[in-house]
Amino acid sequence: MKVTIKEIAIDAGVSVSTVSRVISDSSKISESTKERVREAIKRLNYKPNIMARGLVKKKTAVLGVIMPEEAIKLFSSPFFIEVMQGISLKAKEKNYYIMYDFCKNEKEEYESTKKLLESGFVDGICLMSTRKEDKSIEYLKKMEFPFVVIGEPEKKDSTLWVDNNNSKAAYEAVKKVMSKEPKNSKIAFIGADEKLTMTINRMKGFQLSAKELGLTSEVYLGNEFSREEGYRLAKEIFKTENQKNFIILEDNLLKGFLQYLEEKTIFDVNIASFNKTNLKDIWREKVFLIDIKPEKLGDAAVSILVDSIEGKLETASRVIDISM
Amino acid sequence: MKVTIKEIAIDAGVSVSTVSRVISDSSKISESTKERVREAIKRLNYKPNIMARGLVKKKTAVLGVIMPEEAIKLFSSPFFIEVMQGISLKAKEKNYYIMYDFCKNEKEEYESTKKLLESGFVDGICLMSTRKEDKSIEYLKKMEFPFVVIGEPEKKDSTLWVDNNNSKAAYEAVKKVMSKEPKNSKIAFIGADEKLTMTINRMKGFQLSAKELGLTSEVYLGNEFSREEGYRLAKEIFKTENQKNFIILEDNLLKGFLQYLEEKTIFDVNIASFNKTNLKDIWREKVFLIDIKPEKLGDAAVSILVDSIEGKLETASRVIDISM
DNA sequence: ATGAAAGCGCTAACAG
DNA sequence: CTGTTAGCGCTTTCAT
Repeated sequence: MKVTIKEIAIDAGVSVSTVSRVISDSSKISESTKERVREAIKRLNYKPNIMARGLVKKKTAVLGVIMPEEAIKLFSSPFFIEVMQGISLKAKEKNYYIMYDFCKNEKEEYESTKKLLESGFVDGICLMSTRKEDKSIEYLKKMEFPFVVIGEPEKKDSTLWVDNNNSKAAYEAVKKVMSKEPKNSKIAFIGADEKLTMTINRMKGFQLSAKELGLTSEVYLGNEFSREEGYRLAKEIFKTENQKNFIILEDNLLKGFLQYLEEKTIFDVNIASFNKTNLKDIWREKVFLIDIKPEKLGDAAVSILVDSIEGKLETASRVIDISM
Repeated sequence: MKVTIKEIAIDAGVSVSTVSRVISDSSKISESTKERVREAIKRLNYKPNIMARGLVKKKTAVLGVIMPEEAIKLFSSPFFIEVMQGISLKAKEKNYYIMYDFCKNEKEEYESTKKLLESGFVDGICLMSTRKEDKSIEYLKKMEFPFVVIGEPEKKDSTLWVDNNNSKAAYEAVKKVMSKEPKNSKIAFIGADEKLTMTINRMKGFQLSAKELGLTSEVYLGNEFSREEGYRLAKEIFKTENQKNFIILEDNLLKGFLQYLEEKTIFDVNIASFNKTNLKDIWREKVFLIDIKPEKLGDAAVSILVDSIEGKLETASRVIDISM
């Protein structure tokens, strides 16, 4: 049988309320009894029962994480694993537990969110992605339940969110690419999914920067973030154009793109691409990789969420600077 | 304020215990009152408080999952995401919640396991990987706490585990490779990390099969599961040998291996490789991919664990058949 | 500075 | 079939 607060009380010769106070390190307990109680706790290896505590405090120290399967397909899964690592690590630091739930579609997401909230199991919820007219967000708002979303949401009013500063990163990526012996004054943006906020924001930064530098810019958008699309786009571009400078939105596109270049032995290019990934030696010099630091997103999300739960929210939503 | 069982009782004009019985669908409640109570539950949108229930039943309907960071690096992360999806899905089906915890090293794993168990938060624990002299396993055994481990453990006594039938899969992979117009009677195994049970088992199956077919077999083991090692091994092999038939342990090794072959335009090979991955068109014919179905591992792990928790364990440990 | 007692929301005997 | 009662293990007034 597990040891309870009562047994600690008996062992230390005090009341249960005293033990409880020692646990929360109340200032109105003498050091001597604190000492005694702590010793008993240690010796008997007492761990408070979280369920019991949760019941009375109406706090569980648990965060719920909603994972949309589609998003996992869309982004690369290393991205999500790293976000999750960030979440897990920060939660541990803040003494919170994490519950997660994979959802197959928007409906399931909404239901999981509701269920998690209504069961009283979690103190706050983190949505791993956001969509247009997100029902889960609307629900959480309506219930005034603490939540945070990863990725810039459609409506930003009273919604906590974290994201990379995609626009700035793309802006600087252009400068970076053009700073190293520019081959010519043309630059192209290789991406996919123009509905995605990430795509839109990176495109914005790209265009602004290109304009400032007086470059001729072009945008090529594929249908999805896949190697195949990267390959196809490269093929399309090099059929007619003579591009040299590229911003590539994501690593799958990049890989397909490079594959084409290799096959055609086109090495006279400058590329900046998002997400860290393994490059062959021949590309190390030509491709500048921008690490978007997924684990920082997870870290920041938990920070904000916990602050929100504990009512000490000076932090507004946070934009993670992608350092170069 | 959240609606409680008491309010349902009042609304339906019955006692709280009756409501409780209706919730658990007790056979000793008349259909008429069941009807009435269910109506009230629905109308007032009542959801049982899991904490309260957990406190009295000493069951939480929560499973803990320990994720070792090292393992994530070792295996490819899509593997883990898919295992997690399998876990999540099955847990949902069985009405369990999932808590997870990333651990940086063995010590942290052990501590997380202990903490999870002692806090009374979880009914069972799933270890996402196993090591030699695993302290967490020893602890869980000692505490007689329900747990399951993914991957074949060192000591199998009284330990529930799930794994692929790696040996059989490799056995059949060899037959498969040699069945399609074998180029010659030599076959090589490309792997890494001979300490890993997975490597050992696949190697066993490989060698048995090669022996049965009277093939000359060779084993090449790299230092890690990386593209670079795959490339290096290919280089090493084709410097001196004239191999045609290969079993490759994992997709990173495969990718590096193929890259070398492409560069040297060596296409006269037959390969079977583990894990599904995207292949270029040129390889579709030559490389046979064996899907190890990670989500099935997660699924089976939860099934076994829940059975074990609920005392209805006819299931022993389970080996997932890798279909070809 | 400490203890007694009430109660969080629920389930499970025990009674009838 | 249904109600009454006694906790589960903890925190938190309210006394002292």
